[in-house]
Amino acid sequence: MSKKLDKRAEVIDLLTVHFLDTGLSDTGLRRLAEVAGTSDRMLLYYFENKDELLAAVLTNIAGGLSASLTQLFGTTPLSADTVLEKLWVAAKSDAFKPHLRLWLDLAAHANRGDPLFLSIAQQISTGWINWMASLLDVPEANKDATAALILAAVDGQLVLFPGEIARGEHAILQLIALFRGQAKAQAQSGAA
Amino acid sequence: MSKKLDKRAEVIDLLTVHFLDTGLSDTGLRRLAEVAGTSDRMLLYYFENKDELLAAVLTNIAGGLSASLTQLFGTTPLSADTVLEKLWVAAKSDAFKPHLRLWLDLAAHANRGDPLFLSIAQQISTGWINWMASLLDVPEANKDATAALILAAVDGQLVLFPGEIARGEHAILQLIALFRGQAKAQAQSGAA
DNA sequence: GAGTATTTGTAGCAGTCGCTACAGTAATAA
DNA sequence: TTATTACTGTAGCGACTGCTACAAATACTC
Repeated sequence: MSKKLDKRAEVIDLLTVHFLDTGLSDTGLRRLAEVAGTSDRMLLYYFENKDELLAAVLTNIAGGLSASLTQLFGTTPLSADTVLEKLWVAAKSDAFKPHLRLWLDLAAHANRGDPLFLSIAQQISTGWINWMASLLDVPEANKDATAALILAAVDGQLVLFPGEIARGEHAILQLIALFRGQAKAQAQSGAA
Repeated sequence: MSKKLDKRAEVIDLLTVHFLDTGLSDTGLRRLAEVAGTSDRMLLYYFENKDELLAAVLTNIAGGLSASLTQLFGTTPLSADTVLEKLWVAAKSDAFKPHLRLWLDLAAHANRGDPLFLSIAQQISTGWINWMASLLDVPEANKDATAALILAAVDGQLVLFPGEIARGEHAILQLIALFRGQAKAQAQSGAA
């Protein structure tokens, strides 16, 4: 029984890489088997069916995400404009682009009504939002909204400028400026 | 020859509705034929191949979009916060949700590298941005960036909250507040 | 009405899909 | 050693994919 589970875990890891590389297309069992160095027959031995396989791999990705985010951003609270600035740099990097692309893929499938992808997409979304909300140095009442705004602004660039997210630079800079303007105004009113 | 073209146009219209309803899944030729009240054989008579069919329908959707947008928003310039407010109401409405969903579908396919969807997605994106930029009552230098920010914020909610875009309300309200704060600050500095 | 061009149905190809029946080998327990 | 269990290869099913060969029907021109 243990060899089965070991192999299963190994397959999940191999496919995690593959999914981040290629998204949710290219998910035929025979192709996945090739990537994982096994046969379609064996994939269906390790997993109940294809849905369970997808769920396992995507959940693994979702789980690994917060770790790498925390590593990148640390845990000290940051202002909204700083968080957005750092996130934008990350979004443009080769390391994080795959995650964003996959998230977009998931969201598209979820919006289409697929229940499997819907629950996983929601899980990943709340993961991002909670992580960012906890990182933000803004009033408690605004944390979730600010986190959602920042994340939406960044993903939105991926939707607006497919394949060339960097073209969203102007829009992001504008939002950063808006955050700074707000912070300044609040500092003044606080001083008054 | 004319009957062929007439039928072709009719098919495009029927499939336009279908694509807005169901997105880019459910695009098998036999299924599309059923929806269009014909046969797969005939679809490939009206169109060169499936790609040309998809391109024709999606282009038709892209073309119809600006018309309905102009109808909804008029042509008098509006402030950024007003545009966002109106767009958000529209985004939550049943009439526009299909367009957003389809756009998300397209963007996901485009980000995956599919050249057909990439060019169409870019066409639709620039359509949205240009239309909104021309509508915005903001300094020329900021128009595109503001338009992209507004659009990204709205689509982003679709990505963040699949199937329940309304949950992005807080984030949108926050951005509206940021726009208003900026306008106020500029009015003050202008008066000084 | 003959002859040509346009339009349409039938049938099927070669490929993919998720999945399974069956048989065989390898490891483990008695 | 025997019996049970875990593992894995082969082969294929039935349903689907985009697409096409072929032939028949229909419409149009002369």
